Amino acid sequence: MKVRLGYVAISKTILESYCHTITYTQFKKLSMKEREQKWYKIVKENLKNLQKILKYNVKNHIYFFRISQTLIPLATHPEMTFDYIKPFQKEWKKIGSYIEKHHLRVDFHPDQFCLLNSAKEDYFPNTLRILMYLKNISDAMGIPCKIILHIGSREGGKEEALKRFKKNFQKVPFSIQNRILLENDDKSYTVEDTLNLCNELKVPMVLDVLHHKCNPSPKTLKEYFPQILKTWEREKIPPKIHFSSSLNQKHKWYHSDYISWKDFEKFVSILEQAHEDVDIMIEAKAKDEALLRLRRQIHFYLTDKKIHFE
DNA sequence: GGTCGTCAAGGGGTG
DNA sequence: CACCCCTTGACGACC
Repeated sequence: MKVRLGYVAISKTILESYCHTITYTQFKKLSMKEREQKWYKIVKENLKNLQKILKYNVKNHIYFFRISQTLIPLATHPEMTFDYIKPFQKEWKKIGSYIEKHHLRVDFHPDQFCLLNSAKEDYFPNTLRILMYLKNISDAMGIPCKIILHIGSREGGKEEALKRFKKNFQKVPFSIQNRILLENDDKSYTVEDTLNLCNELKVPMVLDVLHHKCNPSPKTLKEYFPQILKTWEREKIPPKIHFSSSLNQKHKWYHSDYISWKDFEKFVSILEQAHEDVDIMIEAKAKDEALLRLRRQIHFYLTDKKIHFE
């Protein structure tokens, strides 16, 4: 059994800053000519940085990565008219073929505004716009990237909110539906809630280990784990897990800079139940540095090598 | 060169 | 209903 480790959005080692961006308020202050110049410059820069990061990842044997949603600034703003695909066709293709050549797994995890079950009915088009954006850039790269979502709101009670989710999920085009993965969250929907919905909708479930700790289910993780893996049986890619450590007792849900070895060691005993490969996304503020440190600890402490970590 | 308020958007909790 | 917090990092205005 093989486990690939991945990280989120930015390499701290090779880049100082995150995806460059601009807010709509600032954008609007510019003349048409300036808007175009500024926006194109940012997009070019971000795409160049993405290529840099992917290269760095391959060099360091990291084959799993989450692309930041802010890769293309303002792409999902309703007033935005600039085309983010055609003028950058060459870059998209280049990135896509690099991902393919090195068998990288990349995915997306949009922020809280990508919400399928809002009680505000007119909010749905906004969510759809975000999903379309992610699909468009996946298509431009030629890579079937998955999109990780939370179930979302529980306004009107969980039962009502789940109904809204199912109703709106059916309204999402099939070409996007089949990219969606659902993750348990730290406040509302537990592992059990998410697992039930995933089984009903035949959607693979992403287990977030820290969220389960903050927002526990009636049974233990060990008991749910085989069922979670089972939601992936129709997929060609390995199940995905999110792993992080809490900053402190008071802010349990808040990510710390690095992964606590104790936390990870505990999870390895659960992981050993799996008979198939698994990909684990390390969510830590120190990003790739946290991944590399964890990997060193794995090689140092885990001597019986039942699992091959990459 | 450093600091601090701002950012398109929703949800949830409080009083 | 009003208000604040959640959480994120970059940007830009200001000193």
